[in-house]
Amino acid sequence: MDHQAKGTRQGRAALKADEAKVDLIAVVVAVNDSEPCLLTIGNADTLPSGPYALEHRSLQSGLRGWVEQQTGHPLGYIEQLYTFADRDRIGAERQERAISISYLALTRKEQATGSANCGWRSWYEYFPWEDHRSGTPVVLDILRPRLIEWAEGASDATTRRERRQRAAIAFGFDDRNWNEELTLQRYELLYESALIEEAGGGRDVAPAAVSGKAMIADHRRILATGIARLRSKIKYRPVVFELMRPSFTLLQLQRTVEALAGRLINKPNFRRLVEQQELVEETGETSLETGGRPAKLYRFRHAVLDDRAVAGTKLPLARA
Amino acid sequence: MDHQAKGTRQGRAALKADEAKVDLIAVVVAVNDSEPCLLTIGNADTLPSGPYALEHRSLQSGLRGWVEQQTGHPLGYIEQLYTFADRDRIGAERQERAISISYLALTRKEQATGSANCGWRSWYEYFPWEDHRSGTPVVLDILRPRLIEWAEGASDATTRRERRQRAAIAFGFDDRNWNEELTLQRYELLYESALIEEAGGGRDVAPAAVSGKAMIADHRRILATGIARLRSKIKYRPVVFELMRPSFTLLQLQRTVEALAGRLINKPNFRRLVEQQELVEETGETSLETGGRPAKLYRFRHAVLDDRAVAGTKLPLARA
DNA sequence: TCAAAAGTGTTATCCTTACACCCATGT
DNA sequence: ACATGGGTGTAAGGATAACACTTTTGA
Repeated sequence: MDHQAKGTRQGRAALKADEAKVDLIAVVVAVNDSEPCLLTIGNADTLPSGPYALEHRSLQSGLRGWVEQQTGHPLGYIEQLYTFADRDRIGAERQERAISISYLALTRKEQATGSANCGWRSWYEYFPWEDHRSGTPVVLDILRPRLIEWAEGASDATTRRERRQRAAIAFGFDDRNWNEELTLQRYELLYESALIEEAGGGRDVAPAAVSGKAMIADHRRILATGIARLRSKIKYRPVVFELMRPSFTLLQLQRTVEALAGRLINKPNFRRLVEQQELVEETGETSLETGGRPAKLYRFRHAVLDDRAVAGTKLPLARA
Repeated sequence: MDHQAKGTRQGRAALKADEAKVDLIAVVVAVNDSEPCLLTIGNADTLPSGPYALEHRSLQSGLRGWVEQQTGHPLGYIEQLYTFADRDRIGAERQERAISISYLALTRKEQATGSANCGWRSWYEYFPWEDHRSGTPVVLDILRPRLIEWAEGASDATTRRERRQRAAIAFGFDDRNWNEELTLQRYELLYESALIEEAGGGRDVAPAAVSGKAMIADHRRILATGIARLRSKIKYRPVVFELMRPSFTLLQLQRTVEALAGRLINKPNFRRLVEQQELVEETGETSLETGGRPAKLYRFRHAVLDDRAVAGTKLPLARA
C-alpha cells in the first residue's frame, strides 16, 4: 500500500513525484422554456471549476463550494461523470500532472444566480447538430460532405472504410437511425476531422453557427460527456424531475425530456408511460398558463425512489 | 481558470495546498469454471494499485503498468469505475489529501500470472450473500434477523421505518424480488449496521463464512462497486465476451453470465436472445468436452460493435 | 369560430415469459 | 437403458408504436 516516492524530476514548484493538482469541474444543467441550458462563466466558454482544496470535506462539497462561489448558484442533484488526466496542462515543457474530476449537476434556473460573471446558454449553441426536434438540423448538410471528405482523405483503404462507418453510425448517415446518445462520439469525430475550433488547425473550421461555440481547453468535450450521460440516464432513472418545478403539467414534463433528448416524443404514449410507471400524482390543481384548455398539474411521486429499484422511462419517440 | 493557491496549512511534506496524492486501483475480473474471480495481491485482501506517476502517459497506461508489475498479468478491457477521496488516509492528524481512481478490468485467467505475491479468488468469498445461483444463500438467514435488529434499534420511528425499507429493498425481504444490481447498497447497509469487519466495532461481526472475507482499507467497497457496474453492464453491452475464450459453447456463455449475475438464466430464452441479437456466429466445430451431446462452438461477432450502437442483452432469468 | 393545447381510446405488432419436448453422445 | 447436456417449438401476456378522435379554454 505504501509505494516508494519517485525522485523529483524537475524541481518546479517543489512537487513530490507522485502528487498532482486536482481540479473539480461541473456541468450544471437546467431546462427553461424547453431549452436545455448550461451554466457557464467568463465568455460563456468556461465551466465552473476549481481545485480540490484542504478545507473541502469531500469532493462533492468542494464542487458545490466552487460553483456557488463562482456563480452564486446552489446545487441539488450531483453525479460524477469522469476523471481524466489533463492533456492540455501536461505540456512538454512543464513536468506537472493535473487531473480533473468532472461532475454532472441538475438544477432549476430560478434560483437567482447572484454572481455577475456567469450566465446560462442553451447547450445547442455548443452542439448545433444535436438538436433534432425540428427535423434533421441544416448544419448537418454542411458537416456531412466535410466528414465524408475527411474519411476519403485517409491514406489506406482500411482506414477509409473505418472512418466512413464511424461517421455513418454516429451521425445516422445511409438511412441509419439517429441515436441521440452518441453525442461524445460525434464530438470526437468532428475533433479528429478538425472541423471544430478546439482541434487547432482551423483551416477547415466552419463558422460557429455550424461548428458550434467553442470552449476553453477540453470543456466542450466534458459537456459532450455530460449530455451523453444525461440522455442515457433519463431513460432508466427518473432524474428529469430534478429539473422540474414542484408542480408541472404533463406537457411541460414531455417538453423537458424532448429538450434533453433533442428529439420529439409521441404525446399519448409518453403519458401512458409516465402514468403506468406511477412516476407522478395529480395535485388537484390546474394550470391556465398555456394557450389552450387548462392542464392538470402533477407532482413527482418521491415514493418511487423507494418503492422499487426503478427500471423505467424508455422514450416513445415520434416517428420521422 | 487560474485559481489563487491557498496558503499551506500545515507544511507537512512540502505540499502546496491544492495538490494531492493520486492512486490508481484495479478490480480485475475473470471467470473460470463458472466462478467469477478477482485478482488480488497480499493475503488476497488487497487490490492491485499504485500511484499515478510522472512517467505514465495516461491514467489507463499507469494502471496497466502497476497491475502488470504487481501480478504479471496484462490487461485487456478497462473502464473507469469511480473516483473518491480516500477517507482512511485523511486522518485527523495528517493533513494530506489522497484520491483514488478505480477501474474495472476484464480478462481471462489463462494468461499466466507470473508474479508470486498474487492470486485469484472467487468474488463470492468476499460477498457470500451475493450468490443466488442455488437459491437464496443460507447466510441470509443469519444476516436478515441481524439487519432487522439493527433497523429496530434506531432511536426514532422515522429512522426505523427508513432502515427497514432500505434493507427490504436491497435484500429482497417481504416478498420483494432480489435485485442483483444492488451489490453496493447491500454492502453499505452491512457496513452501517456494523455486521462486517471493516466497520470497526467488531462486536456483532459474524464469522467470515457469513460476513465474507474482509479487505484492506475500502477495497471491498470498491469491489462491490465493480460487481454492481458489471452486473448492470452485461445487460446492455456485450462485455461478457471479454471474459470468454475465442470459441465457446452457448452453455459456457450462459454459465459465465450466470456467474456474474449470481442468478440462473432460462436456457432456451437465453439462446434465442443471443442469436436474435446476432452476437455470435458458429465456428463450424463442436466440443465433446461436456457430459452429453457434443455442443456447437461459437465465436463473438466483433462486427456488432460497429454494426449498431447496441442496446441489448437483457437477462431472461429463470423463474423462482 | 378558430387556434391551441389537453386528454382518451383502439388497434396491430413485437418482445418476453413460461413451458414442453426431442436429439445426440458416453457409460 | 439412462443420465447428461444440447437444442427447438409454441402459446399466452404484456409492452410499444402508430393513429384518430374528443374536450376545453382564450382570442
